[in-house]
Amino acid sequence: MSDEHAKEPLTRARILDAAVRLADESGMRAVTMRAIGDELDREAMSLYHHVADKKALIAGMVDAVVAEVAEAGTAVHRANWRATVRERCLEARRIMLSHPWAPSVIAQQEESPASAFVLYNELVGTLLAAGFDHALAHRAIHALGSFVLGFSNELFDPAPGGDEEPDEAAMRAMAATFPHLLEMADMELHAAEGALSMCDTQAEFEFTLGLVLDGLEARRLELAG
Amino acid sequence: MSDEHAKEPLTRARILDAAVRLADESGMRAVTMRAIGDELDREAMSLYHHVADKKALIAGMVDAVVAEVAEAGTAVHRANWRATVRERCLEARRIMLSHPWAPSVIAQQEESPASAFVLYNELVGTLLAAGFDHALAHRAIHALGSFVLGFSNELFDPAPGGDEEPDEAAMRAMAATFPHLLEMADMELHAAEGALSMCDTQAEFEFTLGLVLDGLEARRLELAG
DNA sequence: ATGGTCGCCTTACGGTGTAAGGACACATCC
DNA sequence: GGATGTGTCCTTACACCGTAAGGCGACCAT
Repeated sequence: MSDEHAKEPLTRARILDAAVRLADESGMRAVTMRAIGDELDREAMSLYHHVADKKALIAGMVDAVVAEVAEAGTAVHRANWRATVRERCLEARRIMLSHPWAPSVIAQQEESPASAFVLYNELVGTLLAAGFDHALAHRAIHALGSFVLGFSNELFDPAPGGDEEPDEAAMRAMAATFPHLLEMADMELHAAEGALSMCDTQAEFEFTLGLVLDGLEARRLELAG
Repeated sequence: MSDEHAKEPLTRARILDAAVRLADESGMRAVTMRAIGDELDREAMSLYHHVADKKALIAGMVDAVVAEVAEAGTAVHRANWRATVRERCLEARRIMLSHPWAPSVIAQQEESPASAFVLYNELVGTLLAAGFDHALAHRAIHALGSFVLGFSNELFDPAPGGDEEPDEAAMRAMAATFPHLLEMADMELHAAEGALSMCDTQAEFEFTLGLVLDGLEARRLELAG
């Protein structure tokens, strides 16, 4: 019995990993000290030797996700700044979607995660190399960052549950109160036969991304004169 | 003693109001059933007669904020769609800033708050009247919405605490690791004598807003041919 | 009077973060 | 060897959280 290989020792990294996995699978509500302990076959209190408290643990989870975004992009070098940045934003979004809990948790952080510096440093480098000046690069990362974060948070996705018999009466009431919205829903549903929902969010994301990139390119050209 | 005017009766509206005030003043962590009860001079359990549970309460808080945004804009009618929409976005941002807890809580909602329909219906109306088609209007509200929400969540605001002696050694290390970032910080700090911080977020917000509006205008003109 | 409904309260339970301190293995020095 | 840390993990305990279950008085209709 004493010979059974000793349990792998606890580590900050292993703890954060377990926490992220828990959050991915069961949502942030499932991320409790005791649950993480169970996951690693330890008691909850043992975690406190590697993590200051739950706030620090969550900050660590955030940093892990941002680091993922940063690392995923180190190899991306496209023909021009636009393609490079576009690729990195799409990558960032993919990662955010694989950690659905992340955007709202990131929004609650009061300090920038350290990995954000890595990420933004690279991004600014790309932009400067393409002829952006510092002010424009600064604005670009704000625009892109806020938008990548904001887009996971859709405020408007009617009936995300699915198509449960629209309920004729309620529908008519809605049509009276929100005529433009219903019109739009009609049009879009008709147009998008193949899409998953009226809001095919990936398409929406890429549209807005294009919007922002176009705008930045125009400002860059103004600089170039 | 029996004559003391009876306590004002509890109401869903009064409860939501107290909850929002608590969140504004002390953050979302302070919003507990018992704290809301105290605020209204009742016991925690009394709230459950007007609110299903805490999830519903939070949904109510979100709806209240979105309704605030919707109502704040009903009177806005500027010369053109661009000015109108711009005004409404700025208003929305002002309101988000006055409820700092809101964006991250909104991001956690799984159902659209009812007031979002009111808000978006109006917005779509404005856009359609200006010559947008339904598809473009749809994309516009996604772009604007996600961006207004995302922008309150800044991932990148170095040293939000303030200017505590940058610490020469740490600074030098940073400069080695994040050269572009430090360069940028230098430039921006120098340029922005009057601003509150390197990231004068209001300016950043308006810049990005302009970017998005420009992009939408260009697409609209393509439609008009 | 009687029974019902409404608004509020009391009590109680399981789950949460974490403070305080104990148990035990191992390294280091005498 | 023994003594003495030192670092890792566990036990116990507590205050606070959301909320299930049920009680109690005020009102209102019959």
